[in-house]
Amino acid sequence: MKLKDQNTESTILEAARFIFMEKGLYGARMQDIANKAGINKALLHYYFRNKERLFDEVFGGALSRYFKNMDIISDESISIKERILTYSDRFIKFLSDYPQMSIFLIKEISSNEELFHAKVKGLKKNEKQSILNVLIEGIQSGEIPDQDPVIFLMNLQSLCAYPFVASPIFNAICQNSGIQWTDEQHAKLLYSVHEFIHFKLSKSDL
Amino acid sequence: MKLKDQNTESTILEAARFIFMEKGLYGARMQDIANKAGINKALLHYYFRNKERLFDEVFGGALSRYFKNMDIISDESISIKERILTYSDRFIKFLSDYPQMSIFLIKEISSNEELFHAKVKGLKKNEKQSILNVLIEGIQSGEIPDQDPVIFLMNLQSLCAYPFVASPIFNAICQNSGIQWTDEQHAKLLYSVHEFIHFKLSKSDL
DNA sequence: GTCTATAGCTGGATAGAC
DNA sequence: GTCTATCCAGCTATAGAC
Repeated sequence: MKLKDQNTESTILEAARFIFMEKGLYGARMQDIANKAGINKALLHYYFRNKERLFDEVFGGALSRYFKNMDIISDESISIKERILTYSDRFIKFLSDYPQMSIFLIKEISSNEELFHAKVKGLKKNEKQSILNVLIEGIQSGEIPDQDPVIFLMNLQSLCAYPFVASPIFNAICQNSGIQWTDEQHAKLLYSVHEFIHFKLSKSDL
Repeated sequence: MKLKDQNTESTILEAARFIFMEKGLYGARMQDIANKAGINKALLHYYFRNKERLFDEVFGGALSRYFKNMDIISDESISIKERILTYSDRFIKFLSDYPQMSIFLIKEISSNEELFHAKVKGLKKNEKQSILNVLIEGIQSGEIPDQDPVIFLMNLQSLCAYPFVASPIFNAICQNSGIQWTDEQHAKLLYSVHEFIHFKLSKSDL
């Protein structure tokens, strides 16, 4: 069986990723994707039978990138606090590379929860990859202070992801107050997340 | 000039709010809204010339509710820390009443930034209503500790809003780990936000 | 593999009866 | 004010030439 042209296929995928990220499944037009890829609509259907399948490729790719960031969590040779610090770095790095990813995932997850659950099941290698389980163990063993692990995880992900999700809002706020959003601010965001982790995970308050 | 039937109009608006919140401007179908309202499509066009106008009514209403929460910020008889605490309470209360609002606003803002800027300009009464300006003044006067006000505001809004925005993700996480999301958890979220405010706005660390 | 042309459907909008 | 019927644009998807 002859392989389909790898280059056209990946060009389409890249274009689709761009358009789907921007407009979501329903907002995106096959014509937009074809234009972006520099081909015609018919070819899209040749490579990916229909819009939904093309979307699934993009969505699956996004999810698997998302979960690759969690590897560090299961590395038991490192302290839990260090693992969480590294995770937050990677998470923010990931989001600054793909700033639309978070909002894209949320949009699509909420419009099709079953699909999401199925995909996640397939991508997670084991229970060790769950931050929540690591936190629970850490609290039980006394490595980190006693607290509600769900709330901590929620707070942590909020601090990392929301600035990207809500960037239009923050841009508006900054603009309104004549403040520029720079790379320096970005570094400060990272710093504030670390500060929070130290605040919540250190045994002796500093 | 005879008034249009108030009841049908508000029924439509309520249905439209529900559907638009769930699916956004492009995802929503006029047929869905008509069904939800228990009338037919033609009536939608009778009351609100077209889809865009109907959407604008809903969107404007959402924004004005959002900004009503900010009144407290300009009340100079209360300490800044108290104002921020109250603001976060109201913000979370607002979001638990309208859990879709935040994601709805973000979606629509990012798909039409100009419209958003125009609307905000109209709703904000004065510069005093800007949290950012209050923070800046507080830092200058020494009432709150020296820090980057934009980062603080971003952190604060992240902690409050992201749990609602990303509720599908958190539901999935909890489900995966066999944890139930209850009202008790909800109260804990509020507590963790207060803890953060105390951590960042108290002069003497406690 | 890639293209043009077009079939077929969906959904917003309108005409016109009541 | 409210309805049914219908028009028409825009979009996905496919047929078929090259």
